[in-house]
Amino acid sequence: MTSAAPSARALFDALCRRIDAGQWWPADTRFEIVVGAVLTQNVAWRNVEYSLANLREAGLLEAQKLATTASADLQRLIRPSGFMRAKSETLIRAARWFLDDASHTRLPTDELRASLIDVKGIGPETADDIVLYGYERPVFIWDLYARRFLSAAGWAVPRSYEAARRTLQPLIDEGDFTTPELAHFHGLIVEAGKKARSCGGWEAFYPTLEVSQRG
DNA sequence: ACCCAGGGTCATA
DNA sequence: TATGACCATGGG
Repeated sequence: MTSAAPSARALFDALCRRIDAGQWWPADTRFEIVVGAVLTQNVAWRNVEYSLANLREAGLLEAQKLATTASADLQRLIRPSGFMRAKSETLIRAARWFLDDASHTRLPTDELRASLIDVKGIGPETADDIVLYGYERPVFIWDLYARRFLSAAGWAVPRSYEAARRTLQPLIDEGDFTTPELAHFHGLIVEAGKKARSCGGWEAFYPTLEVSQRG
């Protein structure tokens, strides 16, 4: 990126002033965050709410129950959030993974992340969502919204999730963000992205953030 | 009708 | 390592 590009901290401060993220990842339990993270893959959160309501009504927002549920039954309940054949299998595998929750809690963050990515159907972004919101570890979510936002801010951002993470993680680390800040950061970025879309794109919306240089 | 959404897998080069 | 096809549903 150019030397004039704003720091992560300056971007965070600007978003805090301009955006209201509300309560970003609403969930009653850690397992509900795991389920929501899988269901929301490439799907609007509204669709996920329908599926979560179905699962809650069926008493399946519990790892022990979900782990032994037939895939066909699951598919019927999660149909509103799409990709039901793949996601039903992923949910069952994720529930089995979750049964070992006590030992996962003791893992260092990078090993927790790797353990999640080992579950088929859970990739880097879903893993980071779970690590951040479920296990409250300090990680930045390098999703498409973040990559678009940082590009608009003048950062040179690689295309893929993992390439962006590899290359730009040091710039986030410099900001010395706490876990609650990183959780808020992600929500702010996504809400800002939605706003930017309805305002005709980042080119129009970014300048209204009035990001301070060097701050 | 078209495009997108709080991605991941698999095949291919 | 990195790109592209494919997956499924609901809303604007």
